Amino acid sequence: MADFDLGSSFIAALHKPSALLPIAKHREALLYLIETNPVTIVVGQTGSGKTTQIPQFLEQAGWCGDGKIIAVTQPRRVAATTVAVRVAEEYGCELGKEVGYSIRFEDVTSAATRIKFLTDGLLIREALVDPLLSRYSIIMVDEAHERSISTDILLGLLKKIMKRRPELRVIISSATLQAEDFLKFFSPQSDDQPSDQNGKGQTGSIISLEGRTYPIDVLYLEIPTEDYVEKAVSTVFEIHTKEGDGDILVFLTGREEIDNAIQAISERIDQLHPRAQSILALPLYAGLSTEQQMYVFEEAPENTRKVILSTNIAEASVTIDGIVYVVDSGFVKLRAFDPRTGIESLTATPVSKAAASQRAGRAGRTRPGKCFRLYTEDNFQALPDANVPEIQRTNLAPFVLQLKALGIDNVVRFNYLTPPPAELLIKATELLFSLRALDEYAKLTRPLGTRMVELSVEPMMAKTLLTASSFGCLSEILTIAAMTSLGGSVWIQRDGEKKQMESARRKFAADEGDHLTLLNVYQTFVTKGKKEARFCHDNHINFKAMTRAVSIRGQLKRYLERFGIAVDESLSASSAAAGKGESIRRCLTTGYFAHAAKMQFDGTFRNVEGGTILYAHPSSLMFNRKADWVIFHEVMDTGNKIFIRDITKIEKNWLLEYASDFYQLKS
DNA sequence: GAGCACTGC
Repeated sequence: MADFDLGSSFIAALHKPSALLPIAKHREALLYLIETNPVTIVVGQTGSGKTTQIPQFLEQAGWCGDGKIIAVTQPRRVAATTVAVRVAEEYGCELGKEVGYSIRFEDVTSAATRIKFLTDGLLIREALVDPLLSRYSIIMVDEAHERSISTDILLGLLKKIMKRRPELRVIISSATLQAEDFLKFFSPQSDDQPSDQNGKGQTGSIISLEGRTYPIDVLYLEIPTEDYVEKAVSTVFEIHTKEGDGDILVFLTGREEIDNAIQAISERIDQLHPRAQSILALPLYAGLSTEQQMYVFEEAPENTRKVILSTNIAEASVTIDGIVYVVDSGFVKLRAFDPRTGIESLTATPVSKAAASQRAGRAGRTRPGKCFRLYTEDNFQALPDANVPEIQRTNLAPFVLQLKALGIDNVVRFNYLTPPPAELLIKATELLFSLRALDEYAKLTRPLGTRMVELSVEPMMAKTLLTASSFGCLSEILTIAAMTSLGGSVWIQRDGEKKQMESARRKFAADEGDHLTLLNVYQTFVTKGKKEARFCHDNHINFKAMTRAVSIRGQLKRYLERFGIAVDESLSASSAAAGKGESIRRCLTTGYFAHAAKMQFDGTFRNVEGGTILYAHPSSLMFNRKADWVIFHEVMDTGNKIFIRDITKIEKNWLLEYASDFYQLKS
């Protein structure tokens, strides 16, 4: 270890970020720009105060006359709530009065609300009811540079709405220099129809606000590393022995790498000088329970340096104070969807320049910091400027449905900031057609298609829900829909308790497969478990996830009742055992026929075309049970194998019974 | 017998 010299293996970057300027200085300029331009793009670093200050400036300047509201959208729920809390404090009002927020399951606003923080996904849903978003005088889209699919769709909608509402003001806030792209998107020239608006052809302006961050030294490797996990560990020790005080944040790609790194660190701690400062290595990833995540926020014990090994969650979603050193592997796991096979992949990919600087910025929040990039400066220069926008690599079926409901019949010609590949749109349209959500003219069907839009679950489950009452199992499918939408976070594995978790899980197992098992878990939770945390802890179940399932189920039930579909809960307590299994499995087939597979003698599965080898995910009951035909909720390629999750046995002839034309097309 | 980054309605 001693032969590793920090000074010789890392070299300094040429450019250093400049210092600070408070936003108040720009107040008049901002208000003028917003007054005179339909679109204003605000480029601001973290700590510039754009999110908290701009809405208050606007409110004071009179933009809430005539009962109009200022909306500020965020890509994440926590951001919407925490920023609202802070602005309400600064404004001097009770949360939910003049300043409020609205996210799924929580509407903390009132008739008095003038500044409203909400997720961008929720604002899109508001547009389903109020297509011109007429309640709002100003809509500020925050963190637009993240390019989440909801942000992109919202921007497209806003461009359309602005043509009908010239008085509407749109503010786009972005942390990096994608400002020109946003400006170009909103300028008339980028339209299909030529426009000669005020001769200048300009509808917007860009303003830059500097942030209140500290300088960060960025260091690169001189020669690339073969093994960034090992290099991350050795760099942690180099920092620990050669640099001053301050906690270390290491960016890796996933749970496995993080566990390995922590193992390696704990093995090497013994080699430290007995009187030297010690190291406390902590993992951080979304799959941990809330309690496990809280450790990273606690102060390290005396004479101990905290080292947090994290996934991308620490890049934007979670902020930890006291980080002085960042170690960046340069990789991130990115989800992508292959429209040809319909299979999602989740593989480690090099980060973008924007993401790398976001990671580096995590070092300079409380004092000057250092960022060690585990790649060369040439590697960095070769990185793409920004990540591929989500809209270009995701299953678009839910969004095509939403666009149709918003009156955008031709989804190919919609105003996209960056258009998705045609194959993604075609695949989404085909699926929606096979589910009968779209007719042969690709128009939304009534009532099935329009109802599927309203249900906040993915299209295949929405279809399943809407056929459930004809199978007499609506109550059960409601539960299954809520449980599957948790995305595999039902079980919690605590350190060294793998066996215990497995046996806890077996207690709920149903022969028919994972969907009925999930149903058992939920029904035991609400009856025997009395919806209590104690029950969850004893059974290795994620309490937070179960609470969420209860909320989701309630919301779905309310939607169905609004459609006039009654939910009979009277028999639900005994349903799984009472011979409803077959109805439930048949019903699932009406939505998931496109996700069918046949088990082979060796226990692997083949998709219907027969070309793709699928493996039951180890979290599935079907991992070690016999079956013939099955349907599954999800399929994912992790680079090694293609896994299917949430699997249930069905009969082959049900596929023909409920999706004959789909399977005739296939063969 | 072996594993899923993150977010949202």
